[in-house]
Amino acid sequence: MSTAQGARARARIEVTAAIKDEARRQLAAQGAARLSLRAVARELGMVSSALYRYFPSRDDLLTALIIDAYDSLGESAEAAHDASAPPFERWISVCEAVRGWALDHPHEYALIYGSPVPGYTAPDTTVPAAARVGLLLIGIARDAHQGPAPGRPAMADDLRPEAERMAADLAPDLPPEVVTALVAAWAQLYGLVGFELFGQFNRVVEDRETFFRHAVGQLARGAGLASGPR
Amino acid sequence: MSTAQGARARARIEVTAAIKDEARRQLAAQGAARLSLRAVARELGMVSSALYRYFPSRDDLLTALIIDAYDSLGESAEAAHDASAPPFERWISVCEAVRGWALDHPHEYALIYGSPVPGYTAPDTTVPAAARVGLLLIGIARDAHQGPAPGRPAMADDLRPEAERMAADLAPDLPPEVVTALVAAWAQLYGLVGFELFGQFNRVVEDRETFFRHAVGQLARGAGLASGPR
DNA sequence: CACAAAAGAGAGCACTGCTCTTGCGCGGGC
DNA sequence: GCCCGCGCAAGAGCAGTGCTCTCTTTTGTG
Repeated sequence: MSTAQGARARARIEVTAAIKDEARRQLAAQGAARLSLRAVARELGMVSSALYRYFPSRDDLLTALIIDAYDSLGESAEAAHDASAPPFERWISVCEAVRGWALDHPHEYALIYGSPVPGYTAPDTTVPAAARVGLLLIGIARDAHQGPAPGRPAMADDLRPEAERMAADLAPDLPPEVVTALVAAWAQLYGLVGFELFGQFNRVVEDRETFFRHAVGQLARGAGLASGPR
Repeated sequence: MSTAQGARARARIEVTAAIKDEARRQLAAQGAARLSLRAVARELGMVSSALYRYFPSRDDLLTALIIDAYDSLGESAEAAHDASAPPFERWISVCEAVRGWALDHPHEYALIYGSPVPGYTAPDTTVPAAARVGLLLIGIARDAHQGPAPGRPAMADDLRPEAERMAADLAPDLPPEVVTALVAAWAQLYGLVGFELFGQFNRVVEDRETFFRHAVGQLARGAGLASGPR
Protein backbone atom coordinates (compact mmCIF):
# COMPACT_ATOMS: atom_id res chain seq x y z
CA MET A 1 0.00 0.00 0.00
CA SER A 2 1.55 3.26 -1.09
CA THR A 3 -0.71 5.57 0.84
CA ALA A 4 -3.67 4.72 2.98
CA GLN A 5 -5.59 1.96 1.21
CA GLY A 6 -3.59 2.09 -2.00
CA ALA A 7 -3.73 4.06 -5.19
CA ARG A 8 -6.74 2.29 -6.56
CA ALA A 9 -8.90 3.42 -3.69
CA ARG A 10 -7.62 6.94 -4.14
CA ALA A 11 -8.56 7.00 -7.78
CA ARG A 12 -11.96 5.77 -6.81
CA ILE A 13 -12.40 8.63 -4.37
CA GLU A 14 -11.31 11.13 -6.96
CA VAL A 15 -13.64 9.83 -9.63
CA THR A 16 -16.48 9.74 -7.13
CA ALA A 17 -15.83 13.36 -6.29
CA ALA A 18 -15.64 14.34 -9.95
CA ILE A 19 -18.98 12.70 -10.58
CA LYS A 20 -20.57 14.52 -7.67
CA ASP A 21 -19.07 17.82 -8.80
CA GLU A 22 -20.37 17.49 -12.31
CA ALA A 23 -23.73 16.29 -10.99
CA ARG A 24 -23.91 19.29 -8.69
CA ARG A 25 -23.17 21.54 -11.62
CA GLN A 26 -26.03 20.07 -13.60
CA LEU A 27 -28.26 20.20 -10.56
CA ALA A 28 -27.56 23.88 -10.07
CA ALA A 29 -28.05 24.56 -13.74
CA GLN A 30 -31.27 22.70 -14.40
CA GLY A 31 -32.67 21.13 -11.28
CA ALA A 32 -32.95 17.63 -9.96
CA ALA A 33 -35.38 16.18 -12.48
CA ARG A 34 -33.14 17.13 -15.37
CA LEU A 35 -30.08 15.64 -13.77
CA SER A 36 -29.07 12.89 -16.12
CA LEU A 37 -26.55 10.18 -15.41
CA ARG A 38 -25.74 9.92 -19.08
CA ALA A 39 -25.07 13.65 -19.34
CA VAL A 40 -22.80 13.52 -16.31
CA ALA A 41 -20.89 10.63 -17.78
CA ARG A 42 -20.70 12.33 -21.16
CA GLU A 43 -19.32 15.49 -19.61
CA LEU A 44 -16.72 13.49 -17.74
CA GLY A 45 -15.69 11.66 -20.89
CA MET A 46 -16.79 8.29 -19.63
CA VAL A 47 -19.44 5.96 -20.81
CA SER A 48 -22.68 5.93 -18.85
CA SER A 49 -22.41 2.36 -17.67
CA ALA A 50 -19.07 3.07 -16.04
CA LEU A 51 -20.76 5.52 -13.73
CA TYR A 52 -22.80 2.76 -12.17
CA ARG A 53 -19.64 1.42 -10.61
CA TYR A 54 -19.67 4.48 -8.39
CA PHE A 55 -23.35 5.09 -7.82
CA PRO A 56 -25.58 2.07 -8.20
CA SER A 57 -28.51 4.23 -9.25
CA ARG A 58 -29.59 7.76 -9.94
CA ASP A 59 -31.23 7.87 -6.52
CA ASP A 60 -27.96 7.04 -4.85
CA LEU A 61 -26.32 9.95 -6.60
CA LEU A 62 -29.15 12.20 -5.51
CA THR A 63 -28.83 11.00 -1.95
CA ALA A 64 -25.16 11.91 -1.95
CA LEU A 65 -26.02 15.35 -3.28
CA ILE A 66 -28.73 15.77 -0.65
CA ILE A 67 -26.32 15.05 2.17
CA ASP A 68 -23.80 17.47 0.70
CA ALA A 69 -26.49 20.10 0.39
CA TYR A 70 -27.55 19.71 4.01
CA ASP A 71 -23.94 20.01 5.04
CA SER A 72 -23.34 23.04 2.88
CA LEU A 73 -26.41 24.73 4.31
CA GLY A 74 -25.44 23.77 7.82
CA GLU A 75 -21.96 25.15 7.29
CA SER A 76 -23.28 28.45 6.01
CA ALA A 77 -25.60 28.73 8.97
CA GLU A 78 -22.85 27.92 11.43
CA ALA A 79 -20.47 30.36 9.77
CA ALA A 80 -23.03 33.11 10.22
CA HIS A 81 -23.17 32.33 13.88
CA ASP A 82 -21.20 34.80 15.95
CA ALA A 83 -21.27 33.19 19.36
CA SER A 84 -20.47 36.43 21.11
CA ALA A 85 -23.54 38.31 19.86
CA PRO A 86 -26.77 38.35 21.84
CA PRO A 87 -29.11 35.46 21.10
CA PHE A 88 -31.66 37.53 19.23
CA GLU A 89 -29.07 38.83 16.78
CA ARG A 90 -27.62 35.37 16.37
CA TRP A 91 -31.05 34.00 15.58
CA ILE A 92 -31.56 36.61 12.90
CA SER A 93 -28.13 35.95 11.44
CA VAL A 94 -28.71 32.23 11.20
CA CYS A 95 -32.10 32.71 9.58
CA GLU A 96 -30.65 35.15 7.09
CA ALA A 97 -27.87 32.71 6.33
CA VAL A 98 -30.44 30.03 5.58
CA ARG A 99 -32.29 32.38 3.28
CA GLY A 100 -29.08 33.50 1.61
CA TRP A 101 -27.96 29.96 1.03
CA ALA A 102 -31.35 29.08 -0.42
CA LEU A 103 -31.24 32.01 -2.82
CA ASP A 104 -27.73 31.05 -3.86
CA HIS A 105 -28.52 27.38 -4.31
CA PRO A 106 -32.19 27.27 -5.28
CA HIS A 107 -32.15 23.84 -6.85
CA GLU A 108 -30.25 22.31 -4.00
CA TYR A 109 -32.67 23.91 -1.57
CA ALA A 110 -35.55 22.51 -3.58
CA LEU A 111 -33.90 19.13 -3.44
CA ILE A 112 -33.81 19.03 0.33
CA TYR A 113 -36.77 21.16 1.41
CA GLY A 114 -39.05 21.18 -1.60
CA SER A 115 -41.17 18.25 -2.53
CA PRO A 116 -39.09 15.14 -2.31
CA VAL A 117 -38.17 13.82 -5.71
CA PRO A 118 -41.18 11.62 -6.39
CA GLY A 119 -40.69 7.96 -5.96
CA TYR A 120 -37.77 8.73 -3.76
CA THR A 121 -37.59 8.59 0.02
CA ALA A 122 -34.49 9.85 1.74
CA PRO A 123 -32.64 7.19 3.71
CA ASP A 124 -31.72 7.69 7.34
CA THR A 125 -28.20 8.54 6.25
CA THR A 126 -29.34 12.09 5.74
CA VAL A 127 -30.59 12.60 9.29
CA PRO A 128 -27.42 13.90 10.97
CA ALA A 129 -26.69 16.40 8.20
CA ALA A 130 -30.30 17.52 8.17
CA ALA A 131 -30.27 18.27 11.87
CA ARG A 132 -27.49 20.84 11.86
CA VAL A 133 -29.58 23.98 11.44
CA GLY A 134 -32.12 22.77 13.94
CA LEU A 135 -29.44 22.10 16.51
CA LEU A 136 -28.01 25.54 15.92
CA LEU A 137 -31.35 27.18 16.63
CA ILE A 138 -31.80 25.08 19.74
CA GLY A 139 -28.38 26.15 20.93
CA ILE A 140 -29.25 29.79 20.52
CA ALA A 141 -32.45 29.35 22.45
CA ARG A 142 -30.55 27.55 25.17
CA ASP A 143 -28.21 30.49 25.58
CA ALA A 144 -31.13 32.88 25.66
CA HIS A 145 -32.71 30.97 28.49
CA GLN A 146 -29.59 30.71 30.61
CA GLY A 147 -30.54 33.47 32.98
CA PRO A 148 -33.80 33.79 34.88
CA ALA A 149 -36.59 32.68 32.59
CA PRO A 150 -38.54 35.60 31.19
CA GLY A 151 -42.23 35.36 31.91
CA ARG A 152 -43.99 33.13 29.46
CA PRO A 153 -47.70 32.51 29.18
CA ALA A 154 -49.07 29.14 30.09
CA MET A 155 -49.61 26.42 27.52
CA ALA A 156 -52.84 24.80 26.48
CA ASP A 157 -53.44 21.54 28.30
CA ASP A 158 -53.88 19.42 25.21
CA LEU A 159 -50.47 20.39 23.93
CA ARG A 160 -48.60 19.72 27.13
CA PRO A 161 -47.93 15.99 26.70
CA GLU A 162 -46.54 16.44 23.21
CA ALA A 163 -44.58 19.49 24.26
CA GLU A 164 -42.97 17.60 27.11
CA ARG A 165 -42.17 14.69 24.85
CA MET A 166 -40.50 16.96 22.32
CA ALA A 167 -38.58 18.78 25.02
CA ALA A 168 -37.32 15.51 26.46
CA ASP A 169 -36.16 14.43 23.00
CA LEU A 170 -34.64 17.64 21.77
CA ALA A 171 -33.60 19.82 24.66
CA PRO A 172 -34.37 18.52 28.15
CA ASP A 173 -32.90 21.65 29.65
CA LEU A 174 -35.40 23.95 27.97
CA PRO A 175 -38.99 24.57 29.01
CA PRO A 176 -41.51 22.64 26.88
CA GLU A 177 -43.19 25.87 25.80
CA VAL A 178 -39.94 27.09 24.31
CA VAL A 179 -39.19 23.82 22.56
CA THR A 180 -42.64 23.82 20.99
CA ALA A 181 -42.27 27.36 19.76
CA LEU A 182 -38.82 26.49 18.51
CA VAL A 183 -39.99 23.57 16.42
CA ALA A 184 -42.80 25.66 15.00
CA ALA A 185 -40.43 28.51 14.22
CA TRP A 186 -38.09 26.08 12.54
CA ALA A 187 -40.82 24.89 10.18
CA GLN A 188 -42.11 28.40 9.62
CA LEU A 189 -38.67 29.66 8.71
CA TYR A 190 -38.71 27.25 5.81
CA GLY A 191 -42.20 28.35 4.87
CA LEU A 192 -40.93 31.90 4.47
CA VAL A 193 -37.87 30.85 2.52
CA GLY A 194 -39.79 28.44 0.33
CA PHE A 195 -42.48 30.94 -0.56
CA GLU A 196 -39.92 33.46 -1.63
CA LEU A 197 -37.86 30.94 -3.53
CA PHE A 198 -40.69 29.20 -5.30
CA GLY A 199 -42.32 32.36 -6.51
CA GLN A 200 -45.29 32.51 -4.18
CA PHE A 201 -44.30 36.02 -3.13
CA ASN A 202 -44.28 37.28 -6.71
CA ARG A 203 -46.46 40.36 -6.95
CA VAL A 204 -47.04 40.20 -3.20
CA VAL A 205 -43.86 40.93 -1.30
CA GLU A 206 -41.35 43.26 -2.90
CA ASP A 207 -38.77 44.14 -0.27
CA ARG A 208 -38.24 40.55 0.68
CA GLU A 209 -35.14 40.99 2.74
CA THR A 210 -36.76 43.46 5.10
CA PHE A 211 -39.91 41.44 5.26
CA PHE A 212 -37.94 38.32 6.04
CA ARG A 213 -35.89 39.93 8.76
CA HIS A 214 -39.03 41.20 10.41
CA ALA A 215 -40.82 37.87 10.15
CA VAL A 216 -38.00 35.81 11.63
CA GLY A 217 -37.70 38.42 14.36
CA GLN A 218 -41.27 37.64 15.27
CA LEU A 219 -40.46 33.96 15.24
CA ALA A 220 -37.62 34.60 17.64
CA ARG A 221 -39.91 36.48 19.99
CA GLY A 222 -42.36 33.60 19.80
CA ALA A 223 -39.58 31.30 20.95
CA GLY A 224 -38.85 33.52 23.89
CA LEU A 225 -35.77 35.24 22.49
CA ALA A 226 -36.74 38.60 23.84
CA SER A 227 -35.40 41.79 22.39
CA GLY A 228 -36.18 45.46 22.37
CA PRO A 229 -39.56 46.70 21.29
CA ARG A 230 -40.28 45.74 17.75
CA MET B 1 -75.70 23.68 -34.03
CA SER B 2 -77.37 20.86 -32.13
CA THR B 3 -76.42 21.99 -28.65
CA ALA B 4 -74.26 24.88 -27.62
CA GLN B 5 -71.28 24.88 -29.96
CA GLY B 6 -72.00 21.50 -31.48
CA ALA B 7 -71.33 17.95 -30.55
CA ARG B 8 -67.72 18.03 -31.60
CA ALA B 9 -66.91 20.64 -29.00
CA ARG B 10 -68.71 18.59 -26.40
CA ALA B 11 -66.72 15.51 -27.25
CA ARG B 12 -63.59 17.57 -26.98
CA ILE B 13 -64.54 18.72 -23.53
CA GLU B 14 -65.28 15.19 -22.45
CA VAL B 15 -62.02 13.79 -23.77
CA THR B 16 -60.12 16.66 -22.18
CA ALA B 17 -61.76 15.87 -18.86
CA ALA B 18 -61.03 12.17 -19.23
CA ILE B 19 -57.38 12.93 -19.86
CA LYS B 20 -57.19 15.16 -16.81
CA ASP B 21 -58.93 12.56 -14.68
CA GLU B 22 -56.56 9.82 -15.68
CA ALA B 23 -53.61 12.16 -15.28
CA ARG B 24 -54.81 13.10 -11.82
CA ARG B 25 -55.06 9.43 -10.95
CA GLN B 26 -51.48 8.84 -11.99
CA LEU B 27 -50.40 11.99 -10.22
CA ALA B 28 -51.99 10.86 -6.99
CA ALA B 29 -50.53 7.40 -7.38
CA GLN B 30 -46.95 8.21 -8.27
CA GLY B 31 -46.30 11.92 -8.24
CA ALA B 32 -45.69 14.50 -10.89
CA ALA B 33 -42.34 13.33 -12.19
CA ARG B 34 -43.71 9.90 -12.95
CA LEU B 35 -46.72 11.24 -14.76
CA SER B 36 -46.34 10.01 -18.30
CA LEU B 37 -48.32 11.17 -21.29
CA ARG B 38 -47.89 7.83 -22.93
CA ALA B 39 -49.20 6.00 -19.89
CA VAL B 40 -52.24 8.27 -19.75
CA ALA B 41 -52.94 7.69 -23.41
CA ARG B 42 -52.43 3.96 -23.02
CA GLU B 43 -54.86 3.82 -20.12
CA LEU B 44 -57.41 5.72 -22.15
CA GLY B 45 -56.99 3.44 -25.14
CA MET B 46 -55.69 6.12 -27.40
CA VAL B 47 -52.37 6.50 -29.07
CA SER B 48 -49.97 8.93 -27.47
CA SER B 49 -49.80 11.34 -30.37
CA ALA B 50 -53.56 11.84 -30.25
CA LEU B 51 -53.23 13.26 -26.78
CA TYR B 52 -51.23 16.15 -28.11
CA ARG B 53 -54.36 17.42 -29.82
CA TYR B 54 -55.66 18.22 -26.35
CA PHE B 55 -52.54 19.24 -24.46
CA PRO B 56 -49.69 20.54 -26.58
CA SER B 57 -47.13 19.38 -24.06
CA ARG B 58 -46.67 17.64 -20.78
CA ASP B 59 -46.23 20.98 -19.09
CA ASP B 60 -49.61 22.13 -20.34
CA LEU B 61 -51.21 19.09 -18.81
CA LEU B 62 -49.40 19.79 -15.55
CA THR B 63 -50.56 23.39 -15.62
CA ALA B 64 -54.15 22.27 -15.96
CA LEU B 65 -53.68 19.93 -13.01
CA ILE B 66 -52.11 22.71 -10.98
CA ILE B 67 -55.05 25.01 -11.52
CA ASP B 68 -57.44 22.23 -10.60
CA ALA B 69 -55.42 21.51 -7.48
CA TYR B 70 -55.48 25.15 -6.40
CA ASP B 71 -59.21 25.18 -6.94
CA SER B 72 -59.75 21.97 -5.06
CA LEU B 73 -57.72 23.27 -2.15
CA GLY B 74 -59.52 26.59 -2.25
CA GLU B 75 -62.85 24.84 -2.25
CA SER B 76 -61.94 22.72 0.74
CA ALA B 77 -60.78 25.79 2.62
CA GLU B 78 -63.93 27.71 1.77
CA ALA B 79 -66.13 24.78 2.72
CA ALA B 80 -64.50 24.70 6.14
CA HIS B 81 -65.33 28.31 6.60
CA ASP B 82 -68.34 28.84 8.83
CA ALA B 83 -68.99 32.56 8.41
CA SER B 84 -70.97 32.74 11.62
CA ALA B 85 -68.16 31.56 13.87
CA PRO B 86 -65.81 34.02 15.52
CA PRO B 87 -62.75 34.94 13.42
CA PHE B 88 -60.26 33.03 15.51
CA GLU B 89 -62.19 29.78 15.15
CA ARG B 90 -62.64 30.41 11.45
CA TRP B 91 -58.92 30.94 11.04
CA ILE B 92 -58.19 27.64 12.75
CA SER B 93 -60.77 25.85 10.64
CA VAL B 94 -59.35 27.15 7.41
CA CYS B 95 -55.81 26.24 8.39
CA GLU B 96 -56.91 22.77 9.40
CA ALA B 97 -58.72 22.41 6.10
CA VAL B 98 -55.53 23.29 4.26
CA ARG B 99 -53.60 20.74 6.25
CA GLY B 100 -56.29 18.12 5.75
CA TRP B 101 -56.39 18.68 2.03
CA ALA B 102 -52.61 18.43 1.85
CA LEU B 103 -52.59 15.13 3.74
CA ASP B 104 -55.32 13.81 1.46
CA HIS B 105 -53.64 14.97 -1.74
CA PRO B 106 -49.93 14.91 -1.00
CA HIS B 107 -48.73 14.78 -4.58
CA GLU B 108 -51.05 17.54 -5.68
CA TYR B 109 -49.90 19.62 -2.74
CA ALA B 110 -46.31 18.97 -3.72
CA LEU B 111 -47.17 20.03 -7.22
CA ILE B 112 -48.40 23.44 -6.19
CA TYR B 113 -46.45 24.23 -3.03
CA GLY B 114 -43.39 22.05 -3.24
CA SER B 115 -40.50 22.78 -5.48
CA PRO B 116 -41.82 23.71 -8.87
CA VAL B 117 -41.34 20.92 -11.35
CA PRO B 118 -37.87 21.75 -12.60
CA GLY B 119 -37.69 23.46 -15.91
CA TYR B 120 -41.25 24.51 -15.43
CA THR B 121 -42.55 27.94 -14.46
CA ALA B 122 -46.23 28.38 -13.79
CA PRO B 123 -47.95 30.76 -16.17
CA ASP B 124 -50.06 33.62 -14.90
CA THR B 125 -53.14 31.54 -15.59
CA THR B 126 -52.70 29.99 -12.20
CA VAL B 127 -52.78 33.25 -10.26
CA PRO B 128 -56.51 33.58 -9.55
CA ALA B 129 -56.88 29.99 -8.38
CA ALA B 130 -53.76 30.31 -6.27
CA ALA B 131 -55.09 33.36 -4.49
CA ARG B 132 -58.21 31.78 -3.05
CA VAL B 133 -56.84 30.66 0.30
CA GLY B 134 -55.00 33.92 0.76
CA LEU B 135 -58.14 35.91 0.12
CA LEU B 136 -60.02 33.77 2.57
CA LEU B 137 -57.50 34.51 5.30
CA ILE B 138 -57.60 38.20 4.51
CA GLY B 139 -61.37 38.14 4.75
CA ILE B 140 -61.23 36.58 8.18
CA ALA B 141 -58.74 39.16 9.35
CA ARG B 142 -60.98 41.89 7.98
CA ASP B 143 -63.90 40.65 10.02
CA ALA B 144 -61.74 40.43 13.09
CA HIS B 145 -60.73 44.05 12.73
CA GLN B 146 -64.22 45.38 12.18
CA GLY B 147 -64.65 46.69 15.67
CA PRO B 148 -62.30 48.98 17.51
CA ALA B 149 -58.76 47.94 16.65
CA PRO B 150 -57.16 46.03 19.49
CA GLY B 151 -53.91 47.54 20.64
CA ARG B 152 -51.03 46.52 18.44
CA PRO B 153 -47.38 47.28 18.95
CA ALA B 154 -45.70 49.71 16.63
CA MET B 155 -43.83 48.54 13.57
CA ALA B 156 -40.16 48.91 12.81
CA ASP B 157 -39.47 51.89 10.62
CA ASP B 158 -37.64 50.01 7.89
CA LEU B 159 -40.60 47.75 7.33
CA ARG B 160 -43.19 50.50 7.12
CA PRO B 161 -42.89 51.37 3.40
CA GLU B 162 -43.19 47.77 2.33
CA ALA B 163 -45.99 47.14 4.79
CA GLU B 164 -47.95 50.06 3.44
CA ARG B 165 -47.38 48.95 -0.12
CA MET B 166 -48.61 45.45 0.65
CA ALA B 167 -51.60 46.78 2.51
CA ALA B 168 -52.52 49.04 -0.41
CA ASP B 169 -52.30 46.08 -2.76
CA LEU B 170 -54.00 43.43 -0.72
CA ALA B 171 -56.34 44.98 1.81
CA PRO B 172 -56.44 48.78 1.93
CA ASP B 173 -58.94 48.66 4.76
CA LEU B 174 -56.59 46.80 7.08
CA PRO B 175 -53.72 48.28 9.07
CA PRO B 176 -50.32 47.64 7.48
CA GLU B 177 -49.11 45.83 10.58
CA VAL B 178 -51.91 43.33 10.22
CA VAL B 179 -51.36 42.80 6.52
CA THR B 180 -47.69 42.13 7.10
CA ALA B 181 -48.41 39.63 9.82
CA LEU B 182 -51.03 38.07 7.57
CA VAL B 183 -48.66 37.53 4.69
CA ALA B 184 -46.06 36.07 7.02
CA ALA B 185 -48.64 33.80 8.61
CA TRP B 186 -49.76 32.68 5.18
CA ALA B 187 -46.24 31.60 4.26
CA GLN B 188 -45.63 30.06 7.65
CA LEU B 189 -48.80 28.03 7.43
CA TYR B 190 -47.35 26.32 4.39
CA GLY B 191 -44.07 25.82 6.20
CA LEU B 192 -45.87 23.85 8.87
CA VAL B 193 -47.87 21.83 6.38
CA GLY B 194 -44.90 21.18 4.14
CA PHE B 195 -42.67 20.02 6.96
CA GLU B 196 -45.25 17.53 8.12
CA LEU B 197 -46.02 16.33 4.62
CA PHE B 198 -42.46 16.00 3.41
CA GLY B 199 -41.27 14.08 6.41
CA GLN B 200 -39.27 16.75 8.16
CA PHE B 201 -41.27 16.17 11.34
CA ASN B 202 -40.46 12.47 11.39
CA ARG B 203 -39.02 11.56 14.77
CA VAL B 204 -39.61 15.11 15.93
CA VAL B 205 -43.31 15.87 16.18
CA GLU B 206 -45.63 13.02 17.01
CA ASP B 207 -49.03 14.50 17.79
CA ARG B 208 -49.05 16.60 14.67
CA GLU B 209 -52.66 17.60 14.74
CA THR B 210 -52.42 19.16 18.17
CA PHE B 211 -49.11 20.74 17.38
CA PHE B 212 -50.50 22.20 14.18
CA ARG B 213 -53.61 23.60 15.82
CA HIS B 214 -51.49 25.26 18.46
CA ALA B 215 -49.02 26.69 15.93
CA VAL B 216 -51.66 28.19 13.64
CA GLY B 217 -53.34 29.59 16.70
CA GLN B 218 -50.15 31.47 17.41
CA LEU B 219 -50.10 32.66 13.82
CA ALA B 220 -53.61 33.98 14.24
CA ARG B 221 -52.63 35.87 17.36
CA GLY B 222 -49.68 37.32 15.47
CA ALA B 223 -52.11 38.62 12.89
CA GLY B 224 -54.18 40.30 15.56
CA LEU B 225 -56.96 37.72 15.73
CA ALA B 226 -57.22 37.91 19.47
CA SER B 227 -58.67 35.10 21.50
CA GLY B 228 -58.68 33.86 25.04
CA PRO B 229 -55.44 33.13 26.86
CA ARG B 230 -53.46 30.48 25.11
C1' DC C 1 -74.01 16.06 -50.61
C1' DA C 2 -69.42 17.48 -50.91
C1' DC C 3 -65.55 19.40 -48.65
C1' DA C 4 -62.65 21.06 -45.26
C1' DA C 5 -61.46 20.90 -40.58
C1' DA C 6 -60.71 18.07 -36.67
C1' DA C 7 -59.22 13.89 -34.68
C1' DG C 8 -56.75 9.48 -34.60
C1' DA C 9 -53.03 6.18 -35.99
C1' DG C 10 -48.49 4.96 -36.53
C1' DA C 11 -43.74 5.42 -37.44
C1' DG C 12 -39.74 7.68 -36.04
C1' DC C 13 -36.15 10.73 -33.49
C1' DA C 14 -33.47 11.72 -29.65
C1' DC C 15 -33.21 11.02 -25.14
C1' DT C 16 -33.48 8.58 -20.46
C1' DG C 17 -32.13 4.78 -16.53
C1' DC C 18 -30.33 0.53 -16.17
C1' DT C 19 -28.32 -4.32 -17.35
C1' DC C 20 -25.27 -7.56 -19.34
C1' DT C 21 -21.26 -9.19 -21.62
C1' DT C 22 -16.80 -8.41 -23.23
C1' DG C 23 -12.15 -7.02 -22.98
C1' DC C 24 -8.31 -4.21 -21.22
C1' DG C 25 -4.76 -2.70 -17.95
C1' DC C 26 -3.06 -1.77 -13.51
C1' DG C 27 -2.16 -3.13 -8.41
C1' DG C 28 -0.48 -6.24 -5.48
C1' DG C 29 0.91 -10.98 -3.88
C1' DC C 30 4.49 -14.00 -5.00
C1' DG D 1 10.23 -8.29 -11.45
C1' DC D 2 6.58 -10.96 -13.23
C1' DC D 3 2.23 -12.32 -14.06
C1' DC D 4 -2.45 -13.18 -12.56
C1' DG D 5 -6.83 -11.47 -11.17
C1' DC D 6 -9.76 -8.11 -10.15
C1' DG D 7 -11.48 -3.37 -10.86
C1' DC D 8 -12.84 -0.82 -14.24
C1' DA D 9 -14.38 0.87 -18.70
C1' DA D 10 -16.66 0.10 -23.08
C1' DG D 11 -20.38 -0.96 -25.85
C1' DA D 12 -24.59 -2.96 -27.18
C1' DG D 13 -29.16 -3.44 -25.92
C1' DC D 14 -33.92 -3.10 -23.51
C1' DA D 15 -37.82 -0.63 -22.19
C1' DG D 16 -39.44 3.51 -21.49
C1' DT D 17 -40.05 8.77 -22.24
C1' DG D 18 -41.66 13.51 -24.81
C1' DC D 19 -42.54 15.14 -29.04
C1' DT D 20 -43.04 15.56 -34.37
C1' DC D 21 -44.47 14.33 -38.81
C1' DT D 22 -47.31 12.21 -42.16
C1' DC D 23 -51.21 9.79 -43.52
C1' DT D 24 -55.97 8.24 -42.95
C1' DT D 25 -60.47 8.40 -41.04
C1' DT D 26 -64.26 10.67 -39.15
C1' DT D 27 -67.62 14.22 -38.92
C1' DG D 28 -69.85 18.75 -38.68
C1' DT D 29 -71.40 22.17 -41.72
C1' DG D 30 -72.21 25.27 -45.84
